[in-house]
Amino acid sequence: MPPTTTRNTPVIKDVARLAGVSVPTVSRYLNGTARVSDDKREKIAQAIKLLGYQPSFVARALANKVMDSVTMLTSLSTFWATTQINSGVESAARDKGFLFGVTSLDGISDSELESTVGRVMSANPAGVIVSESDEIAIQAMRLIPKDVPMVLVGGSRGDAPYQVMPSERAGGRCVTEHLLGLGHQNVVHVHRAEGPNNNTRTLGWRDAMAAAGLPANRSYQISEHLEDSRELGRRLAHDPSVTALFAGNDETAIALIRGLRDEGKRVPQDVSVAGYNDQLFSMIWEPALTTYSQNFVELGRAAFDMLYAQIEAKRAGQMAPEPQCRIIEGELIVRESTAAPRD
Amino acid sequence: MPPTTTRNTPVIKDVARLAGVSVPTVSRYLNGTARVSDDKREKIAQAIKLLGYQPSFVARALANKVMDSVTMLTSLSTFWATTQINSGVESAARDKGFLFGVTSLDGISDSELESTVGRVMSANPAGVIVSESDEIAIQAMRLIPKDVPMVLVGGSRGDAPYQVMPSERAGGRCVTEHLLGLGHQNVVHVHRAEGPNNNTRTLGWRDAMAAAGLPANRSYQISEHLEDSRELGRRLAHDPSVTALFAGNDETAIALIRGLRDEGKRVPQDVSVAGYNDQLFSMIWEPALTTYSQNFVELGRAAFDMLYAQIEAKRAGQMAPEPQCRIIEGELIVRESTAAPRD
DNA sequence: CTGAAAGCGCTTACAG
DNA sequence: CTGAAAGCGCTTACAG
Repeated sequence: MPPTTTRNTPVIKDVARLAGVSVPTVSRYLNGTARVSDDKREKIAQAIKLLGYQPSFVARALANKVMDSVTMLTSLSTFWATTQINSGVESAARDKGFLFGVTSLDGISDSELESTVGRVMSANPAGVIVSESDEIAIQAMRLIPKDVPMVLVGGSRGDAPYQVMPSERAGGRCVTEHLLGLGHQNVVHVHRAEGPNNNTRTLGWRDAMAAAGLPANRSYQISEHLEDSRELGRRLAHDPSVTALFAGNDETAIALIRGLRDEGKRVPQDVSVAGYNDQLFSMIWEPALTTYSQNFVELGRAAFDMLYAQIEAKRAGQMAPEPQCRIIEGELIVRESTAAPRD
Repeated sequence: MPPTTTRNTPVIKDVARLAGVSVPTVSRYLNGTARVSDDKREKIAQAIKLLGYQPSFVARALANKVMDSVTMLTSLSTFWATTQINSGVESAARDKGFLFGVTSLDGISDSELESTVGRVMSANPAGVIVSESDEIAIQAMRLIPKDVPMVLVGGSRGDAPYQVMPSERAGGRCVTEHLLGLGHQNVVHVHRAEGPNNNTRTLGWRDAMAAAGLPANRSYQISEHLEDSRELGRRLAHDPSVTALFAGNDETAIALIRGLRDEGKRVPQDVSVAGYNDQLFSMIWEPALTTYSQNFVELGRAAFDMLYAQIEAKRAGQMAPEPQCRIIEGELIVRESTAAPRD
């Protein structure tokens, strides 16, 4: 007969034995699922401490059909905003004792999408947060069973019952109005691909132009390769009607500035350039970048909070919270890269 | 009697029934754990497809004592390098069908560390990758049971049996030697806090100085707040002996440049400044930044690969792979921010 | 090659 | 308030 091998990690049975109670009683103690007499509580508490017991996530997940975890479905996973959002979700999840997972949708083909989402779901996450940055995220969202708590980050208002959105459109409008308010007769917009939703920075630009009675007829979509933006900046430098540029993000903004300067233009004297995101380097750039600051970490935390409310309600057997769409406001940061037109 | 409620997600029993075989047979088919006759294979395959069956991660994890997942233990979770590494690990993990989790150590006190790591372990990850950027990561590593596959990213050579390291020290030396090779008599080093290891950029700077017979006596540690670096740049501007600066990262580099210029210095004519990391904006900065490029995404992938080898060996009941330390090389990118001194 | 049985570590009715 | 029993969805010896 094999010697009883020393089990390294204690399990619930060990604490039950040590405390002199049954396993279900320990479980009840742990989950507050029923009253446990004070003396047993005491013993159990001691046993747990003594053993350094921690309940198994996976055994719980199997019994409960749900794991104490959130998983983030995302694309554009190396982009700045994405990483900040993830970080916010992770820290909020950790605070609640939830595990945090992420599976990115980058480079996934349509045919792989279903099995990818299926795999995520087969780990029984208590909830999932999908971060919308392109069409595939929206498709992924549709594959999530209706009964699992979910919140959508981004998207169009109404794309999902629970949403937290950055104020992209309002922000885009705000930046554009700042430029217009400075006296510019037109604002050219340069942006990377945007999500398929009605809350984009680009739409905000259109809003502002429309409100000013101006045609929103000059926008350029560029790639994420900064050289492309720089090249575009060079071209725009030769168009005297271009006096104000609103770039969809700070990186694009600085590349445009560089291109403008390659051709002898000065910023902001000859042309004003505003960015978006307020990345770390933006305040250091020369000239310091006028931009729109979004706290994406906070946005991630808000998304988790909204998810957690659903999870709790579901566990308590209560009705799901009211559908809601929370907007996280950002703020315009006016620095040196924008100014009134010269003449 | 309750009507048989329609089960939404199929389980292995459903597959077995539909295929007309026993549950263990399906399991063997799935895991290749034993021969299964061709006709049954066929039937099982069909049943799986028909049902859209995916094995439960958690049930497997409970039975196997191990989940098909990796979790990343990290600090400085919003820093650029960290996010890139995570992204690399995630994509490699996904390719192998592994779930990816991250729990950050930011803001965790020493007393919370044990329970935090304990919680991670109680989800039975197949392996964990710890990314060393400060002392707490090293402590966390020590709390991981010896029998769970682990790889350390960073650290000193020898800190763990399995390591993948960026060539930080060699890189730091390389950058410094570039500056020295240009003819500078001294290279001042400015860096943020670095991990407690012998592979830092700062040590590389010392190496180069020593090799050149120069005292490595001018270095400054600054915070992550770029204003601090800018302020330092202003101060250094007034010291004529400062002709070359090696900043520990690109963000610090551009802030230093900004500060230098605030006081009328030109880069690189008056002082050369090199950075480290080759972030997106570095090639766009004016002057384009000389820097050292590390592919952190690739480094993350390499870390997962090394982990996966351990996991596979363990599952196959084989001996663990030889301890190893893989260095991921980076490369010096010479651009415009460095030049020969004027004298 | 293949089933019946037992077990992974929990939780939840079911009876006291 | 508290045990004994059954079950969550798998896997792994154990016998054929």
